[in-house]
Amino acid sequence: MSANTALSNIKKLIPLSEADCDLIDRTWRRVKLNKKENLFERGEITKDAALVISGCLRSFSIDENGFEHIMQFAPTNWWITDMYSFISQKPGDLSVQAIMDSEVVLLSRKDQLMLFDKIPALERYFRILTENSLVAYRQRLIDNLSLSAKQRYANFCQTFPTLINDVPQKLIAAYIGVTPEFLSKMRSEYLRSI
Amino acid sequence: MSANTALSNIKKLIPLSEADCDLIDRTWRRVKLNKKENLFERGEITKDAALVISGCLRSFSIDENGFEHIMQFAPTNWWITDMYSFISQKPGDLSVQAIMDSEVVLLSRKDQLMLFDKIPALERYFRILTENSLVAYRQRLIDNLSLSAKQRYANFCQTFPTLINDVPQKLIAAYIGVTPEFLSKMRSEYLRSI
DNA sequence: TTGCTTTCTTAATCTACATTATGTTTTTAC
DNA sequence: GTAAAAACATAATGTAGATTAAGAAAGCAA
Repeated sequence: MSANTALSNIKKLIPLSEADCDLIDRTWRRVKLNKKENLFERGEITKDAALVISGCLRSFSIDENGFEHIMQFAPTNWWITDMYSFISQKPGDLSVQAIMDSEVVLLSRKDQLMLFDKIPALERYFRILTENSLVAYRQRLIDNLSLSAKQRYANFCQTFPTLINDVPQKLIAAYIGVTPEFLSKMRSEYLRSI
Repeated sequence: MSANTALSNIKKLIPLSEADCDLIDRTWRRVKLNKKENLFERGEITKDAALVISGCLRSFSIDENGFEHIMQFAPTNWWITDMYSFISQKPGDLSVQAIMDSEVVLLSRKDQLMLFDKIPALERYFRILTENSLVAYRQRLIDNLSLSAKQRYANFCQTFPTLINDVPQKLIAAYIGVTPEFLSKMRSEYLRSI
């Protein structure tokens, strides 16, 4: 997949002129990442938001006991960043890492705000993305408050069917909020039940 | 507090002309709510977003076991709605209720989108609000994944110092994600420890 | 291929929090 | 002011999921 299909993905939500597309394409930068390579590091300022062209990234925090908690998986066509650090331009608390060889385009906050002034439709695009993302986080919070681990795992399988066999189980555990041991137990109970 | 101080609150983030203010003020509607009165009902389409002029509202879901989970408290100057239903204009899964006598202004999604076209700065205002709100939900998710109930309660007390004595404990329990019984136990252990 | 590291599994034990139950205090309604 | 309802407290018991530990399987580098 090329960065141009990234542009056409944006055009699904908002109209863009040739000139708009050129400007955007000159503004963002293409970057290749190896598996396990970190794109952003917690403690630093997250200057960019990344749009995944191919592969898959994850963002995660590390708590005071050293446990990782995954905030987001970003397969192709998803945006990922440390939103707190990105919008405030203060040091963040998330790291972003490629979970397989990947390619992304990067847009800095500075350039993003510049583009908002030059292409108002793009501000609309990100307003809509942010609205959707807010709803997704809200739903995950509801799920964590009201569903059992088993139900959350079933949800995950429905939401990311392609990831189940492609990412290590311990990452899935860190996403749904259980230990890898407990996820393993749930899975073997499920397999035994069929 | 009047609806005009609501406008000046918006002006803290973006510039608005006299004409802009007039248009906004003619567009939103002022509504009074009694304690425990529902503003939006889950299952229905949430047509409006509400800006709290005085009092305090809450949004909450009800899970399959009948337990309430509070998504948000909205004291004066906060916006509240069922974001999912509001942006999609499909039936939502949150109810919004006044937890004391309150006054709000209501802006429908239709009017909001109309205003976005007439006042581009307002689209920026909501883009920024939504970004901040996204970060707040993300932080709450991290907290729920990585902190103990005791730590989440301490967080709550820091974030909403004014609410602690004003809202029933069972609502605080429904926000931090524990049973009212367990919150009561934590509090008595804390009081005994000082 | 070999060794080394990481991931996964299984199982015993432990704990934070839920559930259930009962009584008390506070708030609300008339 | 009083009765009913709602909120809060306390305590015994139960459980989902964590922790610990140890071995098996899979990935990976040389």
